[in-house]
Amino acid sequence: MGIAERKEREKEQRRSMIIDAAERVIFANRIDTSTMDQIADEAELSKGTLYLYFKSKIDLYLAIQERGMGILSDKFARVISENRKGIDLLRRFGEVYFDYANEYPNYFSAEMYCRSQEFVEEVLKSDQFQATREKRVELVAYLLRAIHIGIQDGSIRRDVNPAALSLMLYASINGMIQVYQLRKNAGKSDLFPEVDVPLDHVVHDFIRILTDGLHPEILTVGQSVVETSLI
Amino acid sequence: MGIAERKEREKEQRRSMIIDAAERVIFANRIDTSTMDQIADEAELSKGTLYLYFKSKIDLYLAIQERGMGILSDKFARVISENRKGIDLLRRFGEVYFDYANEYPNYFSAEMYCRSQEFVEEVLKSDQFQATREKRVELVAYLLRAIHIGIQDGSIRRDVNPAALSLMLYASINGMIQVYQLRKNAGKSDLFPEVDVPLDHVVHDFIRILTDGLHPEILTVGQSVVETSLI
Amino acid sequence: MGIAERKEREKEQRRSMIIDAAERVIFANRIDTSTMDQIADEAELSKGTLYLYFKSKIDLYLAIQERGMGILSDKFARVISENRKGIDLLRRFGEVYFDYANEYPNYFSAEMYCRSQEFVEEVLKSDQFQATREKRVELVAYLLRAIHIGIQDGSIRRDVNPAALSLMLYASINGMIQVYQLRKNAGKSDLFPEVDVPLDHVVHDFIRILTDGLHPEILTVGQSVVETSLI
Amino acid sequence: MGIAERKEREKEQRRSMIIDAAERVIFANRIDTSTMDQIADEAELSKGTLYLYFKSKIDLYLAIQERGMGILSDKFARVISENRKGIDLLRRFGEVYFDYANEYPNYFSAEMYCRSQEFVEEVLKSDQFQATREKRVELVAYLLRAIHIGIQDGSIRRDVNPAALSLMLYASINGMIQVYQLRKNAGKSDLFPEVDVPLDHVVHDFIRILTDGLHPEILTVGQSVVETSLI
DNA sequence: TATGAATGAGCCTTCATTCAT
DNA sequence: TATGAATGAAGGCTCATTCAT
Repeated sequence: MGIAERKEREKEQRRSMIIDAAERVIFANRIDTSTMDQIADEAELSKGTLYLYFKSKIDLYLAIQERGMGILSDKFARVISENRKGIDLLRRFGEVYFDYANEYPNYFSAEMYCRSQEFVEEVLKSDQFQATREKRVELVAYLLRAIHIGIQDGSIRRDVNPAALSLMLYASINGMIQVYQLRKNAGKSDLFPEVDVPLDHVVHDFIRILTDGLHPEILTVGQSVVETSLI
Repeated sequence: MGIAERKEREKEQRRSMIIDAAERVIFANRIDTSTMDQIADEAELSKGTLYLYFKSKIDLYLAIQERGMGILSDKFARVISENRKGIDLLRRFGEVYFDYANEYPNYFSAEMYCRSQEFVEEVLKSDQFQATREKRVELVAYLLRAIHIGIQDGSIRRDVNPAALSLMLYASINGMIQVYQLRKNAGKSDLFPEVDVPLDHVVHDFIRILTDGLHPEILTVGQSVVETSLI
Repeated sequence: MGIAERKEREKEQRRSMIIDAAERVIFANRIDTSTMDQIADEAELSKGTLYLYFKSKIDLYLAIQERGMGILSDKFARVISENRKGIDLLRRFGEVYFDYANEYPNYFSAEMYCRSQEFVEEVLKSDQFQATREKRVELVAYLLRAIHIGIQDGSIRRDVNPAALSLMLYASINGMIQVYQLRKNAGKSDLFPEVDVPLDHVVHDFIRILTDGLHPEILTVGQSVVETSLI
Repeated sequence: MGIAERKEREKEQRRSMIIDAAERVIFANRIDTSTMDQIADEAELSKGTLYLYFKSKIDLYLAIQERGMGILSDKFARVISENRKGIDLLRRFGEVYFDYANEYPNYFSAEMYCRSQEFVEEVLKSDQFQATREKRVELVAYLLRAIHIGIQDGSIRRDVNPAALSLMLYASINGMIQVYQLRKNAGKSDLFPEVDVPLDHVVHDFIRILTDGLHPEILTVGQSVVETSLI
């Protein structure tokens, strides 16, 4: 049994080394132009061996993405332990997510890449993807926890559906980051060429405004708020 | 002279027919799996002819995307003429954008596709893209106009940078729509499996919350708002 | 008839303009990458019109080549009138040919291009090529004349076949020029990297050595010459 | 260890088989009309496999050309061992080169093809080309050796730059062979229709005359030789 | 477990030439 | 005479995946 364990451990190490190599390749180039050949070279393994550890290229990419999620998860864990008001936790999550995308743009890109039309179907079928369900749930759980805290401490409107709200935060900031990265890579020649404010300020302000919209008092202040359909 | 005009018209029609064919192919399959061969077949033209009207595949895709932008632009034009408060105009823009993505998911996808890492570089160099700059500016102009109206009629905080705000609206709703479409195509098996509320409600609520955050009174109500760095 | 003449003249002019345009295109780029589209654009004519004046692309190229031959022919005419010994005339022809290739590398290239395996078959069938037979004969005639002069004035061995000798001169110097141009374009990284002498010196020396070999006295000087099989 | 060697050997064999197939295709048709598809078919391999052994079409062609150079090199080696005077060695090299072009016209054509404007740039960048640098140097070395021998044994003028002379021999005979092959393929309809002497005689005579021009005594015999600028 | 040779379907683009108007 | 839209065949190259060893 000691042998089996050692083998298992070794296998895990080898797997990890492959992911290391894949990251080096992908981060040095671009995810969509990286090939299994390059990765095999970098890992100093044969291409066939890669397929012993990963069923497909997308599986390998998902493993990379998983690492990213792990990093993000750690950051979130630190936030939740900060003992703040719910609304402030949410803000922190937003900012931390943005920081993460800044610090590890390649992990973020990998995430987006796996979610593109081209791959999403295959991704959903992938074992690797199913295996990380737990990690994804964990990330959302942090958000949900903050929302519940906020509702209880009175810093967040009571009329929001927590699950829906967590999705909003994630999806909208995701959208912001995408534009942010597009800009960083492609210059401001794209949309909104008039925006001269540094984009990171804009992202922070966005988070601010969005969370401002979650203020409980807002209900009585703005008339237009009344129709809110959140359940 | 009549001849030149007729020729011009015919050329435009042929161009349009090619885009029609391309749309049929792309919308029936998926944009990333469609080939110039398929489009040529569908258009009942030779592949060479396609290149007579479009310099490259990406140029043809951009022409499709341009159509989408035209549709969206018309929708925006109708909104701006609705004579409402600025904040309500913004809401309407958000909702109309979402409706558009719902009604024409393929146009929305085309937009996203052209903006993916894979193509963005080529896109930016494309003549076709440069030619639509005006249309893109026009779309943003609608948003800016609404924001200015809102600032003047007191329905929107004075401390926002209009350009930055227009970007926020666009980018964040874009993010929402992406998740929305991902869900629609791929089931809820992805992120946020706990969200049971229909996603279109969530999008509407998101727009509501975000615009709530733009309320002028929010400044005096929520203490946490004070630090806002918007200029 | 005046009308017919004018028309004929105009047609010739238009033809000439097309060749002008083709030269501008070819000389600005490279002959093998130039297209009929580019030439039509440059000529401000439609592609179809090009085919009214030239049966094929290769015909157009042959017309360019013909111009080159005309220039060379003029240079040769000037040489033959110089009233020198036959051997010196031959030297001059060699040098003048080299000068020509230097002054008009593009004409030289056009000549080589038309003679490449790819086109030679088509070229031989071409009317245009047949039409220039006279010009080619004329060029050779200059060489032949110089050889005859040389044989008569005693500056050239009697045992040479004049036609064969003219071919030798042409072909061998051609070979020299090709290497010369290859070097000029591609650097000395190719063959003979050790040759540090400027290549134009080498060409001149080659001409010198070759013509030295035509000296009549050589027969008596070098024993090894005896076996010469020239008739 | 034995395994690695066997693998290596097998790989080399497979590579060789591909070159064989490429030769069959190219020699049966024409180098410029042959395609990778045809070669793959002939080799009974997939096109992808071809690219496993050759990075590009031009690389494959260069491998063919290398074979030709190998054959020529062997011929040259035999010549240099013949123990003759330097001048006679040079003659033999010229004749042997011509024989080679006659025996293996396709190798000669391949050489010319790779040196055409179209490809020369790509060729120079090619690894395959760099790899054969040694072989090319070797060929030239034979010529240089003969020249040095000739200078020492007094059969060749002392005033020649050996490197320059080797280039002359190569380039000029090359030019002769080109015309020779053009004639053989395309009939005498081209240049010099008056030359009735068999062209192979002409080539031999050319070699004779050229080498006669290298005779040491020529300096004192012909006055016109004095100005020679060879260093 | 590890190899790496082989696959093969796929894809965009070019361009000389034709022909109806 | 002039146009220019349409053709269509051709061609080099990529790369994730498989499988015999």
